[in-house]
Amino acid sequence: MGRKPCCDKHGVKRGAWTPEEDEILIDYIKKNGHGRWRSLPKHAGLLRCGKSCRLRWTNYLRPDIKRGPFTPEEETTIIQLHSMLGNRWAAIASKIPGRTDNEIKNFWNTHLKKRLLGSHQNQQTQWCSVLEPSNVQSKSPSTRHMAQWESARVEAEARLSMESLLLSPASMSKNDCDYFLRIWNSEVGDSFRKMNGQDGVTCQSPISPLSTKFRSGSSLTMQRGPAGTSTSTSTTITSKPKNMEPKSHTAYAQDTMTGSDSSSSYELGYFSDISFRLLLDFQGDNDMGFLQGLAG
DNA sequence: AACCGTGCCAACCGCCCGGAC
DNA sequence: GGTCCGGGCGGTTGGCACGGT
Repeated sequence: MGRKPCCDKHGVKRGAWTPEEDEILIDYIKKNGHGRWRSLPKHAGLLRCGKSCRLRWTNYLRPDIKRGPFTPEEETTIIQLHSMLGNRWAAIASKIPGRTDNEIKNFWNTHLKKRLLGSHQNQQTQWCSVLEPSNVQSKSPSTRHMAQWESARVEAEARLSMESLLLSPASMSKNDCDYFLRIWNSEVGDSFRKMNGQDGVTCQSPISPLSTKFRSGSSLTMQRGPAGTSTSTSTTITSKPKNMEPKSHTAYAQDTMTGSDSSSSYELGYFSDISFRLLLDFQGDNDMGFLQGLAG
């Protein structure tokens, strides 16, 4: 069966756009606006697929597109947003004026990923050794506490995952299911924060890859503490993300620990000290509401 | 000069979603 | 509820540029 192609590939030009074609497309859109992409090429007199026209317009010809190299600020924003959103390039692009999802995606794949990979390798070694059971006993109290906390968090998320399967989304309120937030805000979380504060230890735990694995079906809110030292994270799982086979949280935990997950492109960020620190530093415009919207 | 490897990026492809009917 | 259509999204590819040998 299969889906009908978006356009008849016969008699349709492909490949690089010529300046003449660009001009025709720009002229047409200036006069008539865009939309109805499928019929646009016919009306504009272009031998192109409608999809190709849309892509050309959105990624290249649009007047508000900013060309040229990425600024350090843009770079930082991309890393921060990628830590939270994963490979949701359109969502990331929506927060960076003048940049397209395609451009950001290319920039990530060709520049940032490699850079983060370097620090990821160091960080993963460090973090895995912290969580190694045999090491948990021998490390400092704060390190041990970190491992225990992480373990508890993983467990809570696993339970959350189980319950999300049992409960209908309609019956789940944010407050009911947000174990992690409650634990974090409880004495347990408080003692964890104090422990790290007293020891002068910077928590280098990666932001939960488990939480963000469910990015497509979860809402995420973050609040920074007054001194920027405390961050509370609230994750509400409502459904499985698209393109994702059902998989338990514990399975993700195992994947994460063993590094066996093949979809590792955006996970590099989670284990990267750089991106983690940038994530904690993320101020944006103090409006994280867009994350809620992205939950779908 | 010719060849090769690598990086970059525009463009393509297939899948998915939401709305209209 | 099922189907069709328009459009968006993320992953991948192909071609060009450039540097090294």
